[in-house]
Amino acid sequence: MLINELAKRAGVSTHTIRFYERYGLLKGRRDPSVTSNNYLQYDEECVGRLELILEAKSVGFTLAEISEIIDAWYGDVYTKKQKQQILEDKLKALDAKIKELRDMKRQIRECIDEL
Amino acid sequence: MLINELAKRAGVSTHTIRFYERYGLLKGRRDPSVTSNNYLQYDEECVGRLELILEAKSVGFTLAEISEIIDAWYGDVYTKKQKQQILEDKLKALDAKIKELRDMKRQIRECIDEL
DNA sequence: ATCAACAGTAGAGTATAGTCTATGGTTGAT
DNA sequence: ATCAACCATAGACTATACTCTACTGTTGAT
Repeated sequence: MLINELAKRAGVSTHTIRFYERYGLLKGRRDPSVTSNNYLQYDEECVGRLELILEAKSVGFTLAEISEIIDAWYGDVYTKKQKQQILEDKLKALDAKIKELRDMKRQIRECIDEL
Repeated sequence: MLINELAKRAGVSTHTIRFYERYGLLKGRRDPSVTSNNYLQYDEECVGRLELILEAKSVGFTLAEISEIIDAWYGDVYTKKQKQQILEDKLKALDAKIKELRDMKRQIRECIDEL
């Protein structure tokens, strides 16, 4: 699929996709059989990646962190053990965030009770 | 206390405190009996506010949202009912965030299992 | 053939949340 | 008296994550 379709499927702008591509989070590839243009093609893996990026962003990971997660998941620069380690670390980070959220909830609930 | 002490107690820089002050999240006041300088004084409520700001920030609220929370909690522009509503809304937002975090955890756990 | 709608690159602009620098006045210990 | 350590304001600078603009080329329907 082309960038417009990917954008629609993920619910982001083509600008954002190009930004992520420049950042290295996403990679379309050209069809060598097509010579009349230089349009980039995106497959289902790209949709998955993009969804992962958006979900990770929404829980507070930065693009730099997401880049790590993606390398761990899709890349081949890390060994299986390293990949596992990176993902375990992110799980820990998520648990810490959940704890903070709960603390915040407790604090706000106290505020409400005091009103 | 003066800005330096507040900064140390909250673990942020004086720059940050001044930034929050300009933003309207925090407010020191001058002691009218002191005329030789224009140093701002901060009390325990400021410490509490600052801690609330940092906690809210860490769970992903923007300064604009935190501003709302603070107005609801410390301010007098809202009625009790409005204050409660604002805080209830923030609770809902927190629940939504927690849900997203759990989804993300599940996704990462799946990645680990597949490795 | 033409024209809207799409594709590409490059680079400028924006919002958020700080962070730092310049400049100058104040305080307190020696 | 002096000097480091503090205080103030104003404004410039930075990082992150987009978002938009300018410009150009391609596609596909009429």
